[in-house]
Amino acid sequence: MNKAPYHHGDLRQTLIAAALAVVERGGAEALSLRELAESVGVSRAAPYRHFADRDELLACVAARGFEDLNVGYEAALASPGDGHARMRIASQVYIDFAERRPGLFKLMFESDLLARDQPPPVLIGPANHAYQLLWRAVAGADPTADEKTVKARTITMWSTVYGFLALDRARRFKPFMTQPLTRAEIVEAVITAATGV
Amino acid sequence: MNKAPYHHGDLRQTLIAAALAVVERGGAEALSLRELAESVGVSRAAPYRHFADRDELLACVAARGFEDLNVGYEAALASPGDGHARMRIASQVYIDFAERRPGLFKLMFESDLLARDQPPPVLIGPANHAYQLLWRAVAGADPTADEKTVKARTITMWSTVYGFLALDRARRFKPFMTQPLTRAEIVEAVITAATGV
DNA sequence: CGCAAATGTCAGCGCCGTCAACATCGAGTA
DNA sequence: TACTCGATGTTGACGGCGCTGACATTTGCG
Repeated sequence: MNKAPYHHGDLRQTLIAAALAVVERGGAEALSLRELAESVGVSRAAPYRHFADRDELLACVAARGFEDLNVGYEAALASPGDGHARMRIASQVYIDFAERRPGLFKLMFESDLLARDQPPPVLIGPANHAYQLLWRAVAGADPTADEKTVKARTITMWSTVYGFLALDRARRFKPFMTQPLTRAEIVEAVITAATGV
Repeated sequence: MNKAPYHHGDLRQTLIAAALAVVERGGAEALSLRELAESVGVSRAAPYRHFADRDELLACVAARGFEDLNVGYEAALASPGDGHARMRIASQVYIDFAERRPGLFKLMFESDLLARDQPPPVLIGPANHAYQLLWRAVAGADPTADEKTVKARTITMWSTVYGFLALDRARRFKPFMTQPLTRAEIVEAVITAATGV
């Protein structure tokens, strides 16, 4: 009988997966390391053999989030249609991600993980890749635009879609989400405004 | 000699003011009730005679923030120029507020205080007033627009400006904020995109 | 004056992240 | 095969947190 072996086997990956499940729904502040350790059947200090501290674990979770998002972006960029259509699809990928995994989305775009002088190393690659894919989607919609214009458009487009998602999640549009405007119409208006007609 | 009287005098207002100072810079998570109590010279439990819990104090701080923002909005709406110019000024008021008091801004627009089924009573009035003023600014820029259009425009405009501020504060635009694009140009591009040319 | 309500203090609960010291196990080598 | 050592997990403890209940002081009202 091999009940409760002393060593876990692959505690690091197990912790990331379990933390991801918690963060996806409840965000970073819903994650308790003690609770997490207990939930995977290990003592409270065990996680510290694999992560320097709570932030390092959260950085790994966020990195997974960026990787998943990038898969969606790649698909959007490879989809049929013209550049403008692909940019709309990329926006929809971002929106779907935010709505399906709100807590993870918040960790990725609201936390200060990437705001530091030295962001967590695991996070830099996936995050930069996401930026590049978004950039490519915007540039592909108008091949005649120069660098300056593409940068400005990327920022305004991202701002509009992200701002809508963040304010909507915080229920700040409650007073506006009434007849005669349906939610689907709002999302459509936001995508149209973001991608420029 | 009246050194250290047993009763503070106006602890409630003192606590709100001290909490506001902390939150303005560091956001809600930088606020420790124990630390706050000590900083104003009372015991750890004293704040609980004036606020049911931490959230109620934060709600009062956020309410102050909305009141201050509304003062700026009123000034923007009373400024000379046409409706479109006033909407641009209102956007600038919002941007200035976010840049001067980032932690307070975060508490007001990112926390879940207003997302609850029953938001804190002190917060409802000031927050709704802010919505109304923003609505008026957008409606004033195009008196011919119907309700549906005004709602959609308010949402997209607010989303664009807020999204830029939030992503910028989280340093998500780091890869884009390079030559040949200056920061002032970016802000101008965002305001232009938000207010519709 | 006397008493109750308002407002403060103190001790303590359970939670948290984190660390140091110790225990156990598995892999490589003499 | 036996030994050792590094990797990995456990236990106990520390300080900090929000919050509560019991108690102390002050103020204001009848």
